[in-house]
Amino acid sequence: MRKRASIKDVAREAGVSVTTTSYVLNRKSNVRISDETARKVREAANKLNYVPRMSARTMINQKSQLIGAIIPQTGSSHRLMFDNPFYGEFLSAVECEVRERGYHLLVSGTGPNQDYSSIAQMRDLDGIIILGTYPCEYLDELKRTGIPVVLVDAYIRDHYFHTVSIDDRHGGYLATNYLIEKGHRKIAFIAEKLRGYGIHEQRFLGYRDALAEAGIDFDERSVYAADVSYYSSFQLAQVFKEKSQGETGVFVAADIMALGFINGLRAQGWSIPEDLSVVGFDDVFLASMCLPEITTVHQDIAEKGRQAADIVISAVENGAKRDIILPLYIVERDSVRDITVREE
Amino acid sequence: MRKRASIKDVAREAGVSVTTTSYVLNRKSNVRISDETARKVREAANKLNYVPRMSARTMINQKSQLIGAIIPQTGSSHRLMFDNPFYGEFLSAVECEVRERGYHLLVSGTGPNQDYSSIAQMRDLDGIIILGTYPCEYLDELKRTGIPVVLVDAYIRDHYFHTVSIDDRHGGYLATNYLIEKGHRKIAFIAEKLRGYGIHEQRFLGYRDALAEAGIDFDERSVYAADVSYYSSFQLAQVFKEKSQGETGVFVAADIMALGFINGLRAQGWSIPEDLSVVGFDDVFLASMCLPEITTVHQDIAEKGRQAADIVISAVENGAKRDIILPLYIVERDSVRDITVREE
DNA sequence: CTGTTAGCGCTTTCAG
DNA sequence: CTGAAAGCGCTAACAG
Repeated sequence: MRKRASIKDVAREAGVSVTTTSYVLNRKSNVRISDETARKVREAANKLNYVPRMSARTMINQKSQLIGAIIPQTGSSHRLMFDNPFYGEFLSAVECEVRERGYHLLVSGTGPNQDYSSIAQMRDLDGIIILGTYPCEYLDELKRTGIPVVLVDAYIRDHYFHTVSIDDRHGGYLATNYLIEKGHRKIAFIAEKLRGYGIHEQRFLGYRDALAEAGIDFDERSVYAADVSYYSSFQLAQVFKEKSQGETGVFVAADIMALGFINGLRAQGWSIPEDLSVVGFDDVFLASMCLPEITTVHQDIAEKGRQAADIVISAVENGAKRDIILPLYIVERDSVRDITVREE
Repeated sequence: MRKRASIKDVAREAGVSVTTTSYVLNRKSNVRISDETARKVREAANKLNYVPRMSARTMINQKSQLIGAIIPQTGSSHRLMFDNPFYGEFLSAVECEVRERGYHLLVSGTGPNQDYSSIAQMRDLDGIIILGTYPCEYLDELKRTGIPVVLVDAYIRDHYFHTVSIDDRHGGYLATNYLIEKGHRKIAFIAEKLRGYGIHEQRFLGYRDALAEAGIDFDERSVYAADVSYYSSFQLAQVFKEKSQGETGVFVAADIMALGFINGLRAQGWSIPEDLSVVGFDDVFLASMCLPEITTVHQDIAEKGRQAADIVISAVENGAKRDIILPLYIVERDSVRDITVREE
């Protein structure tokens, strides 16, 4: 393996100047190069296996063709949260779109304490995609860099940031209302511990909307919390079984939690949906890979990723500002029992 | 947002030269700087929010502090294969290790047709982690770049490449033998279409080893193929049900396939493990998130990722060559029925 | 201990 | 249409 060719080498090989070489290789439209010269240059480049260095280019045009993505990480292990399949599905779509647009993707996990704006500057990121909710100070740092940022699933109002989201509150309403339509009146709610903001809070609000609309009193004791993980929700099942207020249905704010909860309940001897009806949220592929398949609020995760990528890149290339809200709908599967038709 | 500070600005602000500034900021051990000067420099850097540009550094020391990871992509959509949770678990661990060692991670999907060696050169990647099996020409290109490469789960013997693998053949043996120990004599094998190389081929060999050892004749009709996906395996269940040779057990070469197959069978009215015993492979978290939980060959996926990252980085930093084989063992769960104790 | 200076590889005025 | 040369931000000889 010999030393890598530089543009100089190509120029020499082709018998022309560096300028000409650069022009040919970058297909500059404003200058016209004779076909003959162009051919020679291309041949030389080919022969020498010439690959331009992004680092040199980046220094000049301040463009790295790099998009950064921040994925939440688990508290304990500092690993990315790929045990929730949501993130994998999302990232796949982002990577694909980014690549097709001629960019590359830098993937990082990061805690709120770490300073992503340094990374962003150090790498001259062209754009940033952030999944999840982060403290404002953290985002302010990023804002100061001037790099376009897309916030996905964050409830932050700030004109600087582009956003792609869903109407989580409406989704919560949809889920709860579905249970109500199926005859349920005592409905529990399970989510991450509410922090006063974020998607689970919104889904909770939707839950209450549906309850209120149906004239059902909200009962605080029907609200349960667990981590957004399979095991935490699995364990919650035991608590639920003990403290249950006679609920016949439950809206669980994430499929991964719904699955853990359902299996936890079954481990306790319950049957789903016979003993309890469950509606999830996300329509992660897991939701249809289990038995019973989970009735859930569908969101198009891949589309979310594609849009996020499209928005940052558009912002980079022509400063377009965009905020997108993706649609939501219920997917009926087998985890809910219709109790309006109890007897025949 | 004002213009980003360069090292020059910091030097001016601190009232020293750029050299001194550079020395202080890089904590060079071979030169001694007075505490007073060092303090001034650091204060100035801080005040100006100075962040060094990697692109400039990369140009000089030919080190980008960037590790590239290649994840297989689905044939059709060109998306990364994150629907198999194996990849997410793996990548999480890689990202975490890489970050802790002061590097960043560039994630790409790539078809065999695309030329990763250009990307590698263009970005001055310090090291590359490749998951899965790729054609030799493809790898030869990479080899020519001189960049350290770790091959994960690839059966390619070439001293240039570092490797981290498991003994897939032994794993196949373990799985099959487990079924034999539980009294099964007619055992099917399900995997990706065998291509003459790769992990599924090896697992198949292990399957045959176990059969041979137990004096069980191999029956070609007991070998089935599907894509490494939930749905493909789900559909295979129907075929299996029709063509079944009276097998009482089956070794499925990947958990994601095992799960699809099991649920496919159940959709056809079968019970697992009553009607058929199933052993999977990988011990993906899904394997314990379903009912019945799947008895499977456990491999430490996170450790695989961690090792892969550790190996490339060690190779980058001190040229160490390493090949690692991670251990494997059976995790007993609920998808296998012991038929040695048929009656009591 | 600190400063001057020559590039790293590339793009891009500005002249021919 | 093509070439010479400046300079992006940084590091590392080499002097002082």
